[in-house]
Amino acid sequence: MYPRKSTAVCTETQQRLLEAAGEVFAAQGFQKTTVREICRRARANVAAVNYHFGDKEGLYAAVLEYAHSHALEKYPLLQTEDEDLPAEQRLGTFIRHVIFSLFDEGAPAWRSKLMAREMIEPTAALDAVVARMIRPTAQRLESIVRAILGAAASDAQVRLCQLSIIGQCLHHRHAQPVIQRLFPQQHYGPEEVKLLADHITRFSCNALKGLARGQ
Amino acid sequence: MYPRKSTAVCTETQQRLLEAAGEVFAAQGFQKTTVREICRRARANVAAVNYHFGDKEGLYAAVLEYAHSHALEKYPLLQTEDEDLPAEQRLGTFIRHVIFSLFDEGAPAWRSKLMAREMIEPTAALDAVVARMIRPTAQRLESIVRAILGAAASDAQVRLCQLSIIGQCLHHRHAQPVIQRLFPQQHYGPEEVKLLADHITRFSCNALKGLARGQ
DNA sequence: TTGACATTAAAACAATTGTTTAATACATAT
DNA sequence: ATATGTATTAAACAATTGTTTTAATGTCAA
Repeated sequence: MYPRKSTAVCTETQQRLLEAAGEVFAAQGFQKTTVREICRRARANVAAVNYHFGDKEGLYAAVLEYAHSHALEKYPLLQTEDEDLPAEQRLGTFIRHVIFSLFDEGAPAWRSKLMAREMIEPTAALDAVVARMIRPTAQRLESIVRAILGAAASDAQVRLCQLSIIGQCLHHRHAQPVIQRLFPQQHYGPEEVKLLADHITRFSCNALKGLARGQ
Repeated sequence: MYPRKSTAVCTETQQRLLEAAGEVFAAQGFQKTTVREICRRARANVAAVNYHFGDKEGLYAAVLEYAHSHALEKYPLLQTEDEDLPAEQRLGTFIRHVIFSLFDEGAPAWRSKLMAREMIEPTAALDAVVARMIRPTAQRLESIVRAILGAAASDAQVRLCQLSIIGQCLHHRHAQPVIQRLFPQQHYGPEEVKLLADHITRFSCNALKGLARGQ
């Protein structure tokens, strides 16, 4: 079997492999990426993946684990659970969080991109991703939506509204090849991303408040 | 070179290959599907793809062409361009059209699924798909959105609203593996699909009317 | 220094996949 | 009936990819 260091401690090469793999997996998906490209980027030997992580799937799982342990350190979701703030404001914070991490081009930009990809091109690791990363986020959104819709709202309606909101956010990342061809004016720089988050917030707030009025 | 029958006329095997390829491509994507599986399903020899369509990409292009030529025959979009009908009603028709074809489990169910996949896992054929299938649909939606938002709406706002609406629809197909794990209650039978279309219509109508009021 | 152990490196292996070849069957026209 | 061109088949080819093997290198304690 491959080496099982106690935990959390990683050799230099493992670290480089994780970072390189994260980028490539996020950009191309599990199937398309070759371990040879990962190793080339990490300046490691082709056998490094199998030695340190067993096989390609093991590396992928480790990358998700690595992403999870470092998640939320840049965009903490804390403010969204402050029940004292108005729900509309919490919704704006939530949407900004999602949009910003989806379009952050900073160093570990691949994290949320990898999760977004796992959603539409699932692997064996999807169950763990849903349980540990997606479901907690969804529950945050659920409580916000329920607060705006009011106590009269059915579970089904809350669910559909959640999906409407998150669907708007993810569409801008998933459909980017099409959006760029369809709307060349549409850019996703820091300024536009802020406007995008504002739009989705206003769009959804109006929708939720309309539904709350029973329309 | 491979045979270039005049046009439109197809041999029996070509037809079977197109149907089989459409299903598999739509279900698994271009990269994951093997020509061997297509040929097995079509009860054809492994060499059939290369003989009739040149190579795997040629088959894929032919499948898209085939899908395009048979598109809209089941769910015509005609009513959406009747400028006499109220814009809200046209929006409802449009959304129902998109949702129904995305979740139609009938015989040629793979058509819109294939297009949905091409949007998030683009191939060399994406330019043609956008130009011939996606852009016309987007323009329908644009005129509807503009009618509801009013003449004062900016192009950018119209664009963002279009993306919000279509994003809601596509999310339910693209993210289905996650949705099923997150919300096991959520089903997509004929009845639920109708409710889903109604929800997205109401959600979006409320949003657009709110934005039209300047909120 | 020596020995034990973890890591790296080069090469080869085995399986898959898209593609091609060469032979065969079949139809149609001369 | 013969010839011609199309379609199908089985087999093999060539390239890629994940993985394994075997040897070499480095590190650190005894």
